Amino acid sequence: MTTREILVTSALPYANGPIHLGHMLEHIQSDIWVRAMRMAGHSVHYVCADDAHGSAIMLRAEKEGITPQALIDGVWKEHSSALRDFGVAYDHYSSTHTDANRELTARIWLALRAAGHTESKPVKQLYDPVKEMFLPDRYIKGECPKCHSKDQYGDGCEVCGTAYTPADLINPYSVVSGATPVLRESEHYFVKLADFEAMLKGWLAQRRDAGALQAEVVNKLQEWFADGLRSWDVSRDAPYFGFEIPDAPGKYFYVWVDAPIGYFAAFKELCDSGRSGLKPADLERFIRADSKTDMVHFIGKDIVYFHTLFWPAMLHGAGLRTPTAVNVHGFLTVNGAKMSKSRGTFIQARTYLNHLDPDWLRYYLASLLGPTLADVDLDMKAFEERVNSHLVGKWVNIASRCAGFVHKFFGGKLSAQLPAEASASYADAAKRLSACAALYEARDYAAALRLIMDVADTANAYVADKAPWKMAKDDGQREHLHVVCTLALNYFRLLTIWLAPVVPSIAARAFAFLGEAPPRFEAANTPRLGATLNEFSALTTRIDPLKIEAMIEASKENLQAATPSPQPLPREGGGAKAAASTSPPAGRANRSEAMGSTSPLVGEVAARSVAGEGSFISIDDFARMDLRIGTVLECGFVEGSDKLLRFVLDAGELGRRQIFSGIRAAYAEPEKLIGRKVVFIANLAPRKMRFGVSEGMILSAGSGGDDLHLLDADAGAKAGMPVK
RNA sequence: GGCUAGGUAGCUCAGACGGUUAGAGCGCGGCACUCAUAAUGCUGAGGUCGGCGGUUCGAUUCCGCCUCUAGCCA
Repeated sequence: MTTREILVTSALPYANGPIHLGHMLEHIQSDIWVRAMRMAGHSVHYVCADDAHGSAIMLRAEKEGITPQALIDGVWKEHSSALRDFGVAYDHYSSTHTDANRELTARIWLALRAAGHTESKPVKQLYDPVKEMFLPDRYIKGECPKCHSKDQYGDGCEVCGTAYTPADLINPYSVVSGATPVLRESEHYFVKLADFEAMLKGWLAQRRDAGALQAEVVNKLQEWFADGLRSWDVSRDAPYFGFEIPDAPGKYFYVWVDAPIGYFAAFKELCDSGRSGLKPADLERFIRADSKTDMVHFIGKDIVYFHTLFWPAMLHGAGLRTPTAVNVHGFLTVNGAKMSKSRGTFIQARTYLNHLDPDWLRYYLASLLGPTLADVDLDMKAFEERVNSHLVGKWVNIASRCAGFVHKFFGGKLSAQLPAEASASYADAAKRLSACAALYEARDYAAALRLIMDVADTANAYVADKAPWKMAKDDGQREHLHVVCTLALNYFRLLTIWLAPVVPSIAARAFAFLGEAPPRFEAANTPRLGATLNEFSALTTRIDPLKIEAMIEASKENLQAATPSPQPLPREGGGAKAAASTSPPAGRANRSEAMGSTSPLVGEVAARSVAGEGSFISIDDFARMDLRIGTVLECGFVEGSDKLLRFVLDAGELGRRQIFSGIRAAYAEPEKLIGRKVVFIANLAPRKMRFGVSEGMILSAGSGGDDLHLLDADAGAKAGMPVK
């Protein structure tokens, strides 16, 4: 086998909402691929990042009274921890709002410009005269010109399905300010896609023939060539949260320009860090036009155009390598329908993790994932049945039913050798499963798992046939019993090796039981003999259906908690396609819902305490609360309020925080509080109040009213210290 | 509206370059076993392969229309 060097990416989640199970489909798919390729012996670098730019981020941060940076930092923490806890092992999880990305974006733009692939021309667009900004289509609402439904978005009517432009709306208004938009002209920058038509056609055909692009994807793209490729508008006018275009003050790169470049930027940071055996010079080795390395993207079917037209065109035009493969998957539905908040099937990654084992979902989704871009359905009943039957009943059961004998009669030791017949049986099973390497590489996980479970059936039938429990009663059968258990446990080990990319945590426990480090696929060719096993304990449990119910309930509660939060903002440029960069379950119905609160406290945790559901939280829930020590710099009454005190805290490395706290009844002399230390929540979503923005909450004990008592800290506690 | 993809057993999916009795897993019924997280083995029932037409000796598989679902339309 030739060892390949591969850079693997997943689409960048938008930093304006939580990671949900729709995202997880993609991250799990790519993570399994990465793990499988590594187990096959390839050198893989696996990166991702938050997509942090655009009008939606800017406006949302403004609404919450914080900087965009503060917003995306908070979301980044949530995203990266949720992915990590699902076992998605990125070598580096970055953000598009980094110096590395700014540099690379400028570099690619300047190269395109120097090669004559850019142009500029005036564009007329609706403008909000109150907010003083140009409005993306989704930020304009009005009456549908066809069916006259009220409050429809500027790009199409959700009632009758008609597509149109914002200028067609009757009585249009700005979602941001409510003002009537006016048409205004501004200079925009473009990439001349037509320059790349021949190159793209050739690239697509070649990638299709190499099996690196699905045929259905290429078919779909033919439409785009039918009318000839138009120039792509890549600039947005200030105010905009993003990177300013070089030599063009007040003009910013459209978020979709720097988003894919973020793949490179994340990899650059990884190279610069010196981790994973990389060094700074490796960046060029991977991205130059004649690179010998591979670059493989995993994306949802909604963002095919960006990755198979714009992205390769930009790269080629800038004299850089194009993607080796773009793997496209479908969307996730739950119980056969779009994810729905009211049905409790809009499930955030964190909500899932609070109730269920991530490997279970990884297994279930993998059992449905093939190389095509078909949608995938998470049917809760099927999920429960399949995990229980396959993982527990078939796979783990093999170890469970033999381990006892080995410990009882053979001191935990496997037989040192196998007779010819048993050896041949093992070799036969190993050979059958060796096909899994190619199936994993082709992303046909469903086929791989069918094969693996087929061998698991063989193993269980073998145990049933030999009936070791009968041999155990006969001292004369000891040696035979030892062989049966050794072969059965080697079947178990064989299955574990091939299942490891899908269920890494359970497999890690299984290897611990087998007394070996997680091996490569090739280790499956040789049975493990003579080794001493560790004590067997349940590697995973059956799914308790009550936990699924609890998860659904918790997801419903998310909705209740989120409802009073500010109007969610759609992402610029048509919401669905961008926001869905990691495939939400559906378009219209979810594009705004998906952007609920990013604050953990406004979300699930608060909801559950209100609902009184369960008296326990996980350590992760607690870890999400950023409790800090603050030193009171200022404290005084708030004019117009008889309950609030206004604090300004020295929060150490976090700077100064203004916090309004409703404890005036208990502290009638606020100036006396100056200088003392308090405990506050630093990552509570900022709240805009009539008197200003409150950036956290100060903790106090008591029942309320005048029975409130600030917490104190010992002398060693310094401002900004985390409280844990 | 245009385009793309899909509609195969209760559930999730394979498959058929048109050809004798359409497959798997799970679930369900029966039997067996008791080592195992009530797990496992054997066995059985269950499908007019979305609808209507056409081509053909013959179509679920090809063609057309319809319908339902999902997505895309820069």
